[in-house]
Amino acid sequence: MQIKKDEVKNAIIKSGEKEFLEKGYEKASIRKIVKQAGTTIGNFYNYFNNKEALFEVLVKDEYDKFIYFIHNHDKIERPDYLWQISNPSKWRVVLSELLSKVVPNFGIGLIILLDCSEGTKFANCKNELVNLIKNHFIEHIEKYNKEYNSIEIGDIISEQLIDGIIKILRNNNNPDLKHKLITEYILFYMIGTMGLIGNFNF
Amino acid sequence: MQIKKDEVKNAIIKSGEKEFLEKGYEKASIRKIVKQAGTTIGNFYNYFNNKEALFEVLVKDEYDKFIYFIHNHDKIERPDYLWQISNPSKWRVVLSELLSKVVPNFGIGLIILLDCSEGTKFANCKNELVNLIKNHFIEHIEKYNKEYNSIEIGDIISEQLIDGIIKILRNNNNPDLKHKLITEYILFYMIGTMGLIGNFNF
Amino acid sequence: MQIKKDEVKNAIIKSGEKEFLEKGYEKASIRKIVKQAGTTIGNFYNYFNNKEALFEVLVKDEYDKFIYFIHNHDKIERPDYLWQISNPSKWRVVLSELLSKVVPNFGIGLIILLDCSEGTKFANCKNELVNLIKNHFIEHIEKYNKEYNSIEIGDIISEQLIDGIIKILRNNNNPDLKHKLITEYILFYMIGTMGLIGNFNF
Amino acid sequence: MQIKKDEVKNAIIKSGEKEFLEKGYEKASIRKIVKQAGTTIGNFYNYFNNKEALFEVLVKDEYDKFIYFIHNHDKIERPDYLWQISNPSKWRVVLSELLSKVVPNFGIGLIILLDCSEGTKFANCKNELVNLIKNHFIEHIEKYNKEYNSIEIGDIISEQLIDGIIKILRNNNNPDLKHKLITEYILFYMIGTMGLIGNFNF
DNA sequence: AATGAATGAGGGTTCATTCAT
DNA sequence: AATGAATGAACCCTCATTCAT
Repeated sequence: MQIKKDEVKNAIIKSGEKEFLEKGYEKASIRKIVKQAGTTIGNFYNYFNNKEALFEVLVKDEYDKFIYFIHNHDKIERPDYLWQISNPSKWRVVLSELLSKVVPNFGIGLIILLDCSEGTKFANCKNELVNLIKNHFIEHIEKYNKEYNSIEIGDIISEQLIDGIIKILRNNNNPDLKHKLITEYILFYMIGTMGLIGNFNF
Repeated sequence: MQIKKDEVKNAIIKSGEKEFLEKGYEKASIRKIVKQAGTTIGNFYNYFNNKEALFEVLVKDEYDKFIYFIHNHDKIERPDYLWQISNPSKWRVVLSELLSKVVPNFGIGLIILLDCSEGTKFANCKNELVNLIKNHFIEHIEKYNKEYNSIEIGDIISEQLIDGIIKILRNNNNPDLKHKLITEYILFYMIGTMGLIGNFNF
Repeated sequence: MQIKKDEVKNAIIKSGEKEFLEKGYEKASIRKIVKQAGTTIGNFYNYFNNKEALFEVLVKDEYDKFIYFIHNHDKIERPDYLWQISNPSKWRVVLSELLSKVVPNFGIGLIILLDCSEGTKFANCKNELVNLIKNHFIEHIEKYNKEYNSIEIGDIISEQLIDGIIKILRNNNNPDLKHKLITEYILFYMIGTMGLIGNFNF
Repeated sequence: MQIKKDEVKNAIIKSGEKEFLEKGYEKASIRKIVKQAGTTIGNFYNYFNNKEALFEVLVKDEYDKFIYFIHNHDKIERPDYLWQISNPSKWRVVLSELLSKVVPNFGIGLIILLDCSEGTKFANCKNELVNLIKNHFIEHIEKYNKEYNSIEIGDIISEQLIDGIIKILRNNNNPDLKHKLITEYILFYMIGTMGLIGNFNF
C-alpha cells in the first residue's frame, strides 16, 4: 500500500499544482483539488495538515533555493562583464550561455512560489526578487548616466522583468524554447535599459 | 429623491471601484462594497441587477472606447513614422507628444477593465489588446528583419507592454509622472524591439 | 417586519441560551441553535457576526455588572459585621435580608457567564470571583485563627461556594426558593468556615 | 510481542487518562491520544473497539467498586457514631482516622468516572452517589431537626460534597495533603450541616 | 428608496471509525 | 501488531442573490 499511498498523495500534489497555478492560493479550492485527484476531503487531511501545507510541499524546494540565492547573490559570480562587451550584438550568445545553466532549474514550483502565493507566508518572495533587480538597475543607471531623470521607471522595469520570465515559464514547456525566449527577453531588457539611458550611439 | 438616489448609486460605484481594483472581480465582496458605501445589501440590488452589473457600469465607457479602438485601430493615424526617425534619441520627444493626447484618458476604469475582469464577460479584453500589439509587433519584425527567429517572444512582449502600462497607471496618480513613466516605458519597448531584431548599428 | 425580525433574533437568543447553558460554549452547535430557533445557518449570520457574538449578547449585561463589582467590591458596604454577631443563629435573618437585594439579579446570563464560557474571552470571570472569595477567606482565617494550618482548603471552599450558588441558580426558577436556598447555602459556608477554624465553643 | 503489546496498550491508556481527565469524554480526541501515546489511529482499534472502550478500561475497576459500594453501602459499617461525639472539636481526629483507610483508594480512575463521563453510559454514576449522600443528609435532618424547612438544600450540599472532593483529588498529588484537605472539607460539611439545622448551642 | 431577513451552496477543517495491507 | 488510507458527517463561517416589508 506504500505504492497506493504515494499514488494518491501524488495525485493530490499534481492536482493542487494545477489548481494553485491556475487560480492562485486563495481562490484554489481543496474540494476541487481532491475531486480532481479522485479522493475525498477527509482523506486530504490524512496527507496534509491544511491547505497551506500542500502549497508548501509544492514550493519548498524552490523556496530553499530562493532563500539561498537572496542571501548569496552578491557572492555569486556577477555577469557585469556582459555590459562591457563593446558590441551588444554579441550579448546574445554570452547571455544564452549564462542562462543555459540556470533556466533548466526554473520549474512549476518557482512559478507557484513567485506568482501564486498571495495569502501565504511566501507572498513576499517576488517582491524581494524585484527589489534585488531594482537595486541593480539603479546601480547600473548611476554608473552609466547620472543625469537620467526617470529613475522611478526602475520599479516597473524590475517587476516586469520578473513577470515576463514567469509568463514565459508558464506558457512554454519545451526546454529549448523556454531557454531561447528567456534569453531574448532578458536581452530585450538589457538593450532597452541601455537605450533608455542614452548609452548607444544610434 | 433623485438626488439622494444618485448619491447612493455613486457611493456604491466609488466603493465598488476600490474593491474591484484591489481584489479583482471574483474576490470582491458585495457585502464589503455596500458597507464601505454606507448602504445595505438589499439596496444594492435596487441599483444594480447583480455583481457583474456594477462591474459593467465601472467599465462601460472604457469598454465602448475599447471596442471602437479595436474595430477602428487600422483606420486610426498610426505612429509608424516614429520608427522611421533616423535617430532613436529623438523618439522620446515625439513619443511624449503623441502620448500627451491619450494618457490622460487612461483612468481607473481602464485598469479595472483590463486587469480586474477575470470572471466577467470582459475577461478577454486584455487579450484582444495584446493580440493587436502582437500583430503589430510581428508586422514590424517582418518588415525590418525577416530572419529574426524568435518571433514567439512577441506574445510575451505584447502582454508585458500592456501589463507594464497598467502597473504604471495603478501606482501613480500624478498625471505628469504618469505620462513621463509611460513615455519612458514605451520608449524602452521600442528600443528593446529594435535592438532585438538587430536594427541598430551599435 | 421589525416585529418578525425581533422574533427570529429572540428565537436565536433563546435557543442559544439553552444550548450554551446545557453544553457550554465549545460544545454548543450553531446548527442546533438555528434548527431549534426555526431558521437557517446563513440567516444566523445576518443577526450575529459569529458564535461568540451570540454568546456575548447573552452575557453582556451580566459581564458589565460583573466588572463593576470586581472593580468596586472593596468600596461596597461589606457584611463583615455579620461575623461579629454573637449568636450565629441570628445570622440567617440578617443574611437573608442582605441577599434579598442581590439574588433577584442573578439570572441565566450570570450562569452562562460564569459556568459556560470556556473557550471565550470571558472564561476567566469565574476565577476572578473565586480569587476574590479566597482572599476574603484567607483574611478571615488570619483574623480569627492564625494557627489554622490547612489554609489550602480556601481554594476549594471558595470555588465550591461559587459553584454551589451557580447550581442553585441553574436548578431553581422560583425566586423565593432560589433566595432561600442561597441563604441557606451561604449560611452553611459561614458556619462551616467558623467551625473549621475552631471559633465555636461547641 | 505480548510485552510490546502491553507497552502500547499501556501507553494508550496513560495518554487517554490524561486526555479524558483534561477534556472530558466528548471533547477528548482519539487522534491526540494516539499521537501522545506514540502510536497510530489504526492501531488504537486493535486494542480497543472504540472511544468508549478505552474509557471503560480507565474506569472499570473504580466502577466495579462503585457499584459494589452503591449496592452494599447500607451494610457497610456506618460512621454514624461520629455525629454522636459530644464535642465536634474531636471530629477531626476521628474523621481523619476513618478517611486514612479510604482516601488512598481515590485515584484518577475515580475522577474520570465521576467527572469526565458525560456522553458515556457511566454518566449517571456521580448522580447515584449524590443521591446516596442526599438520602443520608435527609435522614440526618429528620433525625436531628424535623422542623428544618429548607430540605431542598440537600441536593446542592450533596453534589457539592462530591464535587469538592473531586476537585481536591484533581489538584493535589501529595497523598498527605490530599488526605488532610479531604478531612478538612468533610469536616467543613459536617459542621455546616449541623449548624444549619441548629444543632449547636453557639 | 431602503432595509435586512432568508436561502442554499460552498469555503477550510476535525472527527470517530472502518478497512486493506 | 501495526500502518494510515478512506469515508462521510459535522464543525464555524462567507457568499451572491431573492424577497417581503
